[in-house]
Amino acid sequence: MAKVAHVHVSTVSRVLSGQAEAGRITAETAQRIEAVAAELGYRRNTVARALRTGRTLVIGMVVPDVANLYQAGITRAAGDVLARSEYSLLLASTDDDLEHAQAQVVAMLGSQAEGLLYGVARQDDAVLQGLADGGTPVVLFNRTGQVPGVSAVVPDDRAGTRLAVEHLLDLGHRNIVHVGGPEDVSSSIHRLAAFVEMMAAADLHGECRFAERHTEEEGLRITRQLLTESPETTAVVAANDRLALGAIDAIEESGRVCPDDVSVIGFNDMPYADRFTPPLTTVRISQYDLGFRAANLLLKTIEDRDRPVETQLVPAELVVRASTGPVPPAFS
Amino acid sequence: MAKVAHVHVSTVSRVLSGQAEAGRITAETAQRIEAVAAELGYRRNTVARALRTGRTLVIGMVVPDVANLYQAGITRAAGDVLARSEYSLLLASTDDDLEHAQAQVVAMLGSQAEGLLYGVARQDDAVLQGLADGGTPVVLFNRTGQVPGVSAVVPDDRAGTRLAVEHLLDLGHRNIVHVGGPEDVSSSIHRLAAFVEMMAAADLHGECRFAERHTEEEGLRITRQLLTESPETTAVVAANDRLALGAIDAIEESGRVCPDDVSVIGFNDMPYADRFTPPLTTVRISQYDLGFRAANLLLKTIEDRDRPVETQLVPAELVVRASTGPVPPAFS
DNA sequence: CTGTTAGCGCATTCAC
DNA sequence: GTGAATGCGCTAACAG
Repeated sequence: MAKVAHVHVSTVSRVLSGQAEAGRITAETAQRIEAVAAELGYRRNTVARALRTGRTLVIGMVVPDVANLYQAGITRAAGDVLARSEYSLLLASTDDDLEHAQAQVVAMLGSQAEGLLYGVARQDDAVLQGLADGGTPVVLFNRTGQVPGVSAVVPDDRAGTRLAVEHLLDLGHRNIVHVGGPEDVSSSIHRLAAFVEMMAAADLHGECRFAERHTEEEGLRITRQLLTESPETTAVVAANDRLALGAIDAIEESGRVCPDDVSVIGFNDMPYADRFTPPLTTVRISQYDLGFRAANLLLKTIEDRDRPVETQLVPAELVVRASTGPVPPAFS
Repeated sequence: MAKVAHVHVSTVSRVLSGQAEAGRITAETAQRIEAVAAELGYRRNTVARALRTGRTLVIGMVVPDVANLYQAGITRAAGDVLARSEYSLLLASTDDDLEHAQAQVVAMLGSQAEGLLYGVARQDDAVLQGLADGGTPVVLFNRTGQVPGVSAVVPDDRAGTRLAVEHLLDLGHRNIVHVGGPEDVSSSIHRLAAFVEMMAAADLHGECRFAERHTEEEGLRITRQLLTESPETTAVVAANDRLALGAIDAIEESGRVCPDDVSVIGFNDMPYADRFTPPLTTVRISQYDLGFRAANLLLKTIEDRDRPVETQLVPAELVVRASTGPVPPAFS
């Protein structure tokens, strides 16, 4: 490249990195270099540049499952933000498995990612702990960790759950059960706590059961049990939409009808929740907003390492559709 | 690192790259180095290594939209395959926009990605053409391009469409309309062609209309028009599930019922298609299979640059649910 | 068995 | 206004 244009590599470097003005390169020389570069399809080697400058312009993002609808929206938003700032997105799906997460994080750190978006935090997360000690800027999303010094962008789990329980209470329900998510995930914990508080405040006993994963299968399994053991249940507050979908399956399977016999409310408002049978009443969290904020917060943290740690809450909003209805007459 | 362990950097390099045996490093030395590395949390700098070896272990993947359900499954599969081979995934969402795609591809090439998974091919795709000329291994997925010399993994669009039309013919439908996708996307073209052929073979006139994007809104818009201009239509063959969903919306909006008045069949069998109202009859393409094959094919192409170009067809399968039914009596 | 040397492609400091 | 020299952290060829 440099030879073809009859200049030194450093001159090429100056022109191609936009320092033509500052470096006082002749307009003519600059033009020639750019012409040759275009002709040869020459592109600066990002790897070499990164080695030299110490900046890779790469952000790593760790998600439980890219194929998960709700998370895909977050990934999309983060990708948009990063692309606009010339960052590339190194994405890893861990299947919510600690070992995978560890391996992926190590790889990202080895790749000199400038920051990490970490969406698989557990309560006692060794990977996250190691990350926090390592000095690479990290922003958690969806779930917080127990680790101090790390910023996070998470749904307003408590407020959202309060909206859900209030809605059911207003509909006259008294036998309300919570189908919670994995017990070492912050969102499950907060949603559970808010549920328990709300029920206690209403002087009601709020039964709680826990799924090991956020899947329809788990929702089905748990609700099946629930319906057998506590048949007086008239409403289910699920920790997320997928669990809610499984709950609805169990209800129909038992010969009952949702919402006539049992109401179900989800959390997240995943895409197409309005098209399910029945359309799902749920607590809406803007995925785009969440991903957008997380990526922006990370970028700011990279720019200013001394930025104070913060936890942003993405607002929750009740979306009433058809999976919830008035308590059946027999129970009111 | 090297200093702490009192050895030369090259010795560290040998141990950490697993050449301890071949390089005849004393077990003792190797152990000490590994111990020190563990203690210091030392990790080899992938960037420097890539610069030296010319291998980045990075694969770029370009998708129209990560948040799209159907594609997310493909991304997931590809990610799994790559992770198993120690590759990292550089992901870019282009919103199916040529400029974005160009910018992202340039960035990936600059990052010395060893191969590209390209899922946004258009018929006359300048970006792809440039890519093919560039020497970086590329595998197209979902859509083929007009560019020779590039392998691809795509759905069996023709066979799938044939299954769809046959199904409607069997149900007695005669006034069948095709709601096609963008006209410069290979899958749209093949699905259209198969539709036209099947209808001609049945001695029927097959009307065709085209969406500019694969969205529910477009499906709605087009079907709305269709229902006004060709009210005798009793069945719609949509080029994908999202268009089908929009078609169903238009049908309901017009006061008609799907499938009683108008049947709708989609394509892809996107996640949750079985839970929509009504559950969607569609042509199933395994997303995981498609992503899996594409990633594996790329890996093989990277290993053997002279590998003959090939186009793999992922089989299509008819999934009958409740959005299709017998032709209404008035038309039979 | 391990140290020495060289160089990947770039950006930067200094020289002229 | 541009060239020359240096080094980012690593691996590979060679030396001993």
